[in-house]
Order: sequence, then structure tokens, then C-alpha cells
Amino acid sequence: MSANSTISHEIANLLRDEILRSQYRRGERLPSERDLAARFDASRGAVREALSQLEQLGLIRILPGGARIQAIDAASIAILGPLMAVNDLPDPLLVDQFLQTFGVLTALTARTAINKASNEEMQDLQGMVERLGMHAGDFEAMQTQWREFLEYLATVADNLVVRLIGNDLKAQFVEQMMSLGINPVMKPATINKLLNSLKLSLASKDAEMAAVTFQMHFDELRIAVSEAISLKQGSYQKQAV
Amino acid sequence: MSANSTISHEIANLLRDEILRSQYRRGERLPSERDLAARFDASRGAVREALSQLEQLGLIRILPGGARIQAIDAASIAILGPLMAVNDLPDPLLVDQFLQTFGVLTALTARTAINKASNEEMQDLQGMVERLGMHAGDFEAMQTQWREFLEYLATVADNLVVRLIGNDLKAQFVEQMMSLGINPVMKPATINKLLNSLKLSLASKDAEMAAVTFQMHFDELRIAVSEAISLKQGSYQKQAV
DNA sequence: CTACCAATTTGGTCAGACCAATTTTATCTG
DNA sequence: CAGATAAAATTGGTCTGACCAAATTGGTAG
Repeated sequence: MSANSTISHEIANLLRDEILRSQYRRGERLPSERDLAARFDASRGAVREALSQLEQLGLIRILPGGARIQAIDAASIAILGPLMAVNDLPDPLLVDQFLQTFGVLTALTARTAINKASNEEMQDLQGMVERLGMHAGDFEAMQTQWREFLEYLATVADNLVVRLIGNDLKAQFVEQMMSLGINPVMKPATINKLLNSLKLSLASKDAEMAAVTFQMHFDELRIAVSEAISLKQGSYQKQAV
Repeated sequence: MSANSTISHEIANLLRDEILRSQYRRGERLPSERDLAARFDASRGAVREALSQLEQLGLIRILPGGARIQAIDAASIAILGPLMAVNDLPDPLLVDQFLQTFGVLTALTARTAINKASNEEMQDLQGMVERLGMHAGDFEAMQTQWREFLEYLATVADNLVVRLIGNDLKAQFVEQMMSLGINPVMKPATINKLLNSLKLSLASKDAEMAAVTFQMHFDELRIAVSEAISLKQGSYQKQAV
């Protein structure tokens, strides 16, 4: 991601990672645009564009006299992806918080969607869940269908706020997990249980039950991902030895 | 807000509002940097910095050949504020979605906070709720204390993901409501009911109950805000006549 | 009408310059 | 020596004009 081939993006990414690695303290002044230009062997214009991007991310504040580092927790969510990627392995705690958040938002989406779905849309949803059950073995195919299902759910719910947040989170997270080769594994029994619960809530048009089901699913996913990361961590340590 | 006095910011804001007002269609090409520079009577550098900001917002994609408009629902949440401000009155549906989302995130924060709060922190929280009850009459004072309470809750919960989202949402929303003079009014009885429920859940350290309480609070708030906007709308129409 | 190639347009970058505001340094004063 | 003050250096904001590579456009040949 963010492999924008332009020099200004490269500079922005480098500086961003340096800031996220806490190489600068909060409130500290960044080197001047002229110094940065010299360091990166680029023009001041390119550096300015890079700094402009960092300002948009909420990492720095640019004002006459110098650009100053801001507190991390005052930044935009767009830094979550890079924040997870600065180390070899993502911070498990951060990933967990990520999934937790994604969970409640998905639960909200499901609740809203089912509450306002037309009969036709309900049938579509039921059909998709049905098909999900058929691919229980094939991880790749299921992943794709699962994503389509969530996408359709979001379309039906039509909550722009959640949608935008979801965009950012997905962009930050999914790619990251993929590129790190973290594949959470859930037991077939668990999956089936969730699918059945989902079918039931759709059949009875029970929005609350669907919400709870999604909540459960994400709780399971959190466990699975946590284990997947521990596993990776283990293999890393082995390599080190 | 975003009254950054620089020319590039001004250009960015103007273009952003034009895009949000759907004056360009998705996929359409923005005028070239040189044309925009001529139109705004600015240098191309300034325009480029503005476009860079819009790209960061996810409103456009810049690539050789031209900058193209992107789908709104592919943008960053940072556009929600401007999106609510493009019209005289914010879209009630959008505001409602906003509060709904903020509600589930706050509920999550409360749940987490109570689950991991130390004894001392629990006492702090209880004290804050106690003081909240005392200011039941004074809207201003209560607003301030309420915000401090939520802030402390977020500190205890210590979920960076929710925190960052919350930052963005608050930055986008609260200011907007304030500047529009929308003051939601909740019945004292309702407020007291919520406060009591909150006290109870804190006393018994019942995270789930606290979460539900916050959920209820935001549902009430949604109603109140909706009414406040309708009221404003009414007075607007009167003026028009 | 299609396929291909040249001319034009567009974004990306650079260099050098000027201004206003801030920061730093030197100076003066008590 | 400490503090206030004025001068100098630094810094961000902007402009002009230029060059390159990639993409778009338009014309032309098949």
C-alpha cells in the first residue's frame, strides 16, 4: 500500500515511519524544509508536499517557525496501517482493538441492514449465507464470499458514517494482515455455529440476534488472529535461534 | 473550522466543497493544475498542495493525465464535517448515523473501561458521575463535565483505534453542531434515569449494563438532536416566508 | 470504422527568488 | 548577573519559469 511512486510520497512515508517509531518527541521541531530537502536530495517543493500529507494525517502541525510533532492519539485513523507495519509483526494489542472496533461497527451495520431490508434484499442475504455454508472448506473462496456478504450488508444498511470508517479500517488492516501472511484459522464447528445462527436471525428477521452473532464472530476471530500472530512470533524466534 | 489561513488550504477547502456539492461527477477529470492556478490566481505549487490534501481526503486521485474524482463513499471520515456543513442545515439522516456510530463506539469504550479499571479509577468514575448529577440544571457546566467523563473513560479503556476514530468524529461533528447553534434538549427525567443507571452499573462494576446505558443515552440524544434540527428547519422556513 | 502514430496536455520535479512571521542571538540596561 | 530589547538569522508561504516522462488527444492511414 501507499507505494505511490512519487518522491513526495516516498519522503512522506519515510518521515511518517520515523515519527511513528517515536524518533521525535511530541512538540519537537522537525528539521526545516530546506534541511529535509537537502537530506532527501529533493526540492523543497517535494518536501512541502510530503509535509502537507503528514499534516493531513495529524502527525505534525506546520506553522511559521517550524513543523512540530503532534501527539499520536490526536492523529487520523489513517495512521493505523503504517503503525501496525512499522515493526516486523503488528502489535497484537492493536490488532485486537482493531477487530473489536470492527466488530461493533459490523454488528451495527447488520442490525441496521436487517431492520430496513426489503423482502428482496432479505432473500439475497439469505442466499449469500446459504452459499457461504457450501464453501466451508475452501478458505480463499469463503473469504471472498464473506467480504461480498459484508459489502452487501453495508449497502443495505446505507450508513455513510460507518461506511467511511469501515473503508479506512479495511484499507489499513486487511492489506496489512495479508501482506504479513497472517491467516487466522477458525474451527469448522465454530464457523458452522455462526452460520447457523446467522441463518436463523435472517429467517426470523431478528436484527438484534444478527448483531449478537456478528459480535460473537468477531470475538472468535480475535482469538484466531491472536493465535496466528503468536504462531508467527514463535517461528520468528526460531529463526533468530 | 479548517480556517488555515494559507492559500493552499483555502483552495483545498473551496475545491472540497465543490466536490461535496457534487459539482463534479465521479470519474470526471478536475481542471488541470495550471487551469486551477489561473482560476484561483495562485501558483501551481499552491494548487498542487491543495490537490495533495484532497487526495489525502480520498476525494480525488491524482495521476499523470489528470486528477479524477473518486466515489464519496471511498473517502476518509475527515470529509464528514465539511459534508455536514455544505448546506445551511446538516442532513438529519447523516447526523443520526453519526450519533448512532458514536453511540456504539462509546458503549464499547465504556465496556472496556469498566472491565479493566482499577479500584482507584472506578472511584474516580463514580465521583464524576456523582458530580454530573449535581449540575443537572446547568447545561453548559454539564456539557463540560460530561465531556471530561467521556475523556476519562476513553483514557481508562485505552483503545487507540476507537480513540482515533473518536477524535475524527468529534472534530467533525461537535464543532459543527456548535457552530450551527443546535442545542439538543433532553428531559430532566430522562437524564436522571440515565445517570442512575450509570451509577448502578459503576457500583456493581457491570460493564454490560454500562454499555447498554450509553446505548440508551445516545438513542435519546438522537431523538433530541433530530427534534432540534426540525425546530431549526421550522424557523428557517418562517424566515423564508 | 479501426488501428496506429505524432502533437499536445498533464502531473512530477527542480532551481532560485522574495516576503512575513517566528526564532535565535547579540546587545543594552538595571 | 539577570532581564528586557533590538537586530540578525531561520523558517514557512508563495511565485515564476523551466524540464521531463507519461497520458491524452487528434489526425491519419489502412
